Amino acid sequence: MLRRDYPGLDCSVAKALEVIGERWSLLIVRAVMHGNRRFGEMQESLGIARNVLSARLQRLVDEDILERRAYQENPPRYEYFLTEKGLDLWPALIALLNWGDRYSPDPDGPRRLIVHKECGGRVDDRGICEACGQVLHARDAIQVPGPGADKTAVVREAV
Amino acid sequence: MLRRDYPGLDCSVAKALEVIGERWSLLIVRAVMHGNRRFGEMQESLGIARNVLSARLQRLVDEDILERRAYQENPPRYEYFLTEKGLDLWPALIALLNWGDRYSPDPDGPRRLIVHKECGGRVDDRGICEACGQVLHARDAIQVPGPGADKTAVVREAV
DNA sequence: TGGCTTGGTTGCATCAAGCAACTGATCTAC
DNA sequence: GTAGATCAGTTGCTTGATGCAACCAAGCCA
Repeated sequence: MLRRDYPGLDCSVAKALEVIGERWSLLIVRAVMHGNRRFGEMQESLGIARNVLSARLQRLVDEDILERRAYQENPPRYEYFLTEKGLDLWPALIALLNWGDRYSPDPDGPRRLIVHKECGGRVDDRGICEACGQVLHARDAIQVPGPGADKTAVVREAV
Repeated sequence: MLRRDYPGLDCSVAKALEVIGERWSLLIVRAVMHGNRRFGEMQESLGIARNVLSARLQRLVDEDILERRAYQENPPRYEYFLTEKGLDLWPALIALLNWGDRYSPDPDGPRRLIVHKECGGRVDDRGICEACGQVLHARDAIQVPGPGADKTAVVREAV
């Protein structure tokens, strides 16, 4: 992305995209939701260039979407956590995830399913549990291996 | 964006972003939902470079998100319409729009509101009508001027 | 005849992304 | 105690997508 802003557009979608519309940004948020909190974990799981990951993390912290916490000193090492603002991106991620699943399906079915933590029901594109009808939030859902998963799949937080 | 794909990521969010994650793509979808169907309308309303708009429109047509229909011959002139696949991006756009509104609010309140066409209730970040509770789709909602609107605002389709 | 409208395409300059190598600190193995 | 590994970046270089402006083509308008 040459510029990250959309000058002259007084539109809330454009405002959102100025913050999380850059290449990799939303995937980093998803990776953190998924439990990847450290630089190396994210770099490996995403295959992103290290300088770009560094720049994106800084920006996401500046925008109060991620929070950086030291887990050791000497040498200083940090983990990244989602703020409330970051967690509130969950509906958008779920909508995109379901859209991707619907229109670019895996041959054997989805590799991962997002399910309601309490009742195990599948989560639809609105973040609503198809079993119990509850409107869910980021912390109400987990990711489990789907029909198309390989054996290495592991149960994780949602998204 | 240097490359538009995310090689090695078997993730539905990444698959979605490979299609609509490029700069401008989602804003073009929004512009078409908004009623901007012609090249010039989109170019002016978005302020996007013409070559980039041309490339994005072609890609969105190739991906079956937009459909190009001739509205005259000699010289051939086209309008762009959303397919079902394109309309199904509405929940993602609504989620982003509400997130943008919540965390980068306009000083006088939102300039535009998305409301349920039938009952006039506001649409929340899940695309659910706050008044009647109905789960809405793209064609169930319209956009109306909000408290922060200037006088030139016009009632349009949603998003 | 010349200008206007519409929907692009082409050429060029700039800046972001990808890659690989390097840094700097600490921990571990031998 | 020296070499190597780990972790979290930073730096330098190359490539290529983006923004901008100019141009093109075909009809219409007066």
